[in-house]
Amino acid sequence: MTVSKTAADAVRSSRALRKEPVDPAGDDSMLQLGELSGLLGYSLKRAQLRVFEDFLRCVAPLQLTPAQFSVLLLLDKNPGRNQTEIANTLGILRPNFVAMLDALESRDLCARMRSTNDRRSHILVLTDRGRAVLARAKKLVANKHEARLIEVLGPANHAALLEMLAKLAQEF
Amino acid sequence: MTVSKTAADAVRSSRALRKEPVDPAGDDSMLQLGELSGLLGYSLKRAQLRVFEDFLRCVAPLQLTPAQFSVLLLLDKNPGRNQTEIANTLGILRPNFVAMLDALESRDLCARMRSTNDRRSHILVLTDRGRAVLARAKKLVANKHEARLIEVLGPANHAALLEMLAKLAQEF
DNA sequence: AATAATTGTTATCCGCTATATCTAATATCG
DNA sequence: CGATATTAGATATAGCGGATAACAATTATT
Repeated sequence: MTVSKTAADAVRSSRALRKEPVDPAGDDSMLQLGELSGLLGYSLKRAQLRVFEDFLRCVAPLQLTPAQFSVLLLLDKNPGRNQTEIANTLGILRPNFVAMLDALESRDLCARMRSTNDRRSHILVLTDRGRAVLARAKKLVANKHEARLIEVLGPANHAALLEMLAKLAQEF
Repeated sequence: MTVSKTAADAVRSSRALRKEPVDPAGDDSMLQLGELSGLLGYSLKRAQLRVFEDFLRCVAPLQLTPAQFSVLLLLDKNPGRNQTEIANTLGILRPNFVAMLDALESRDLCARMRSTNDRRSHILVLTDRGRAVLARAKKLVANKHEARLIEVLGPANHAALLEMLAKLAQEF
């Protein structure tokens, strides 16, 4: 159950899906997607898989998944919070957040500290190593991952895309 | 292992995630997302979950998941294809496509027919019932699901979003 | 003080994804 | 032609993410 296996496999396994247009002069010509190409959900999922794939590649040296990166980011911006609060804002269910934290804590990226006010809850803190990894991850994400997205889409489109997705994630 | 359970559960379970902004005057105010809101992959995944959720709701009367709908669509637009071809263009691995087809076939929505040319492969065909369900599904998707998306985003934005997502799914 | 609610946790289940392997059937090639 | 390789579908299996129920410890409510 090495931590590295998780992120590394995610990079590797995603390759299987990438040959989807499949048919590099293979079978009998490309199939008709039909109204599938007009289905927003379909393109949304396809794009999301690609983007996550690229994220994993870009941040592979640090062995961080998108979910782990988001946790570190949130811990940094919101010190003094407990597991329930962090998990909730990320849309992670508390039971599933336990193993995630175990993995991060076992790598000495964050730590649980029993709260003095409420001895039920764990205050989550980034370790020094966690802060260092986060800083490196931020640079990789910005300079490799997000930069590539901006390059492909164009800066204006990239911004517009972000805005629309945020609207969908909220007002939908 | 009723088929209905699958799609019905998908609708129900998605509700758990929807209370993510969580904190309707609950704990201690909203947490800071920080650069998370600028991460395209993050918004992409969040939006995708919401859109799939809405898809499931809109098409719930027909008990079709997005993946099942995409299969029916593809079978309709590409008659005479076998399992490998359909699965490949949808990014589904052949082993995993078997159970999917079993479910659709058990509901009499499609059928496998041994090919006469190549007796290894199964030609996939929509049944009459499959065509009828697909027709109803298309209407629900267009008039309820996609219509709501267009309403929220605006027609021009919706089109631009589709275009950008398609570009990401291809050229990325 | 008794009861209810909350936090973290464990166990468990389901669905999607991935790999290896098997068989039947076909293709390739000496 | 016959031996070998390849392909299509299927099975088994493993892993991860997501979901629910239940429990102990603690805190809140009444």
